[in-house]
Amino acid sequence: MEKSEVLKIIGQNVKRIRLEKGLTQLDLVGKIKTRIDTTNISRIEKGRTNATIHTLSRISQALEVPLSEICNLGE
Amino acid sequence: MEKSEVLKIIGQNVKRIRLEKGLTQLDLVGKIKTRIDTTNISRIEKGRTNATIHTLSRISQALEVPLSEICNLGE
DNA sequence: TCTTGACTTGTCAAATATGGCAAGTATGGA
DNA sequence: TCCATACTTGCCATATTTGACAAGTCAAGA
Repeated sequence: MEKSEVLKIIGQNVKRIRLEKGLTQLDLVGKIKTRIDTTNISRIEKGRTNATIHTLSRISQALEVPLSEICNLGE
Repeated sequence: MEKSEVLKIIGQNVKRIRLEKGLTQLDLVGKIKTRIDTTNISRIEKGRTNATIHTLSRISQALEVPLSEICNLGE
C-alpha cells in the first residue's frame, strides 16, 4: 500500500471519529494536554502530512478511542 | 499515556512480531521495498525514535501484520 | 449582503525522523 | 581465543513534521 493511500485512510479515520464524537477540530485540540494546532489536525485529516505515532496517539486519547482504531487501514 | 511509554510499547510490538516471524532486523529491511535502515529499526524497537505512520506502515507490511497490531497500546 | 464558524492552505522557524556509515557491544560457535 | 552474526549507538546531512500565525475558502443563517 502506497504512502499517500495510508495517509489518506489515517486522515479519514481521524475525521470520521471526530465527527462521530460531535467535535470540531478546535474542540479536539482543546482536549489535548500538550499543544496541537488545528493546522496540523487539518493536514493530517487531509492526508497531507505523515504524522508521527506520538501525534496520532495524542489525537486518539483526545478522541477517547484506541490508537489502533485510528491506525486501522482495513487490511 | 506519556510519549516515552507509547514509543516503548510500539517498539516492543515491532520486536515481538519480528521475532515471532523468525526474522532478523536485516531480514526485515530486506522485505521492505523502499529503503529502511536497520539503524532506524533498532531505534524504533528501542523506543528511541518517534516514528512516522508511514514508516510503521512499511514495517507492518514487511511483517505481514495489520498496522493496527503494531499500534496496539493495550488500551 | 454580511457575518460567523469551521476548515484549509501558505509560510516560517525549530525540532526531529530518516537514511547512511562507522564503531562498539554481546552472544554463540569453531 | 578468534570470528561471525545480530544488534546498538553516535554522528552527519537531508527532508519533513510540528507549532504558530495569517490569509483564504466555504456554507449556513440573520
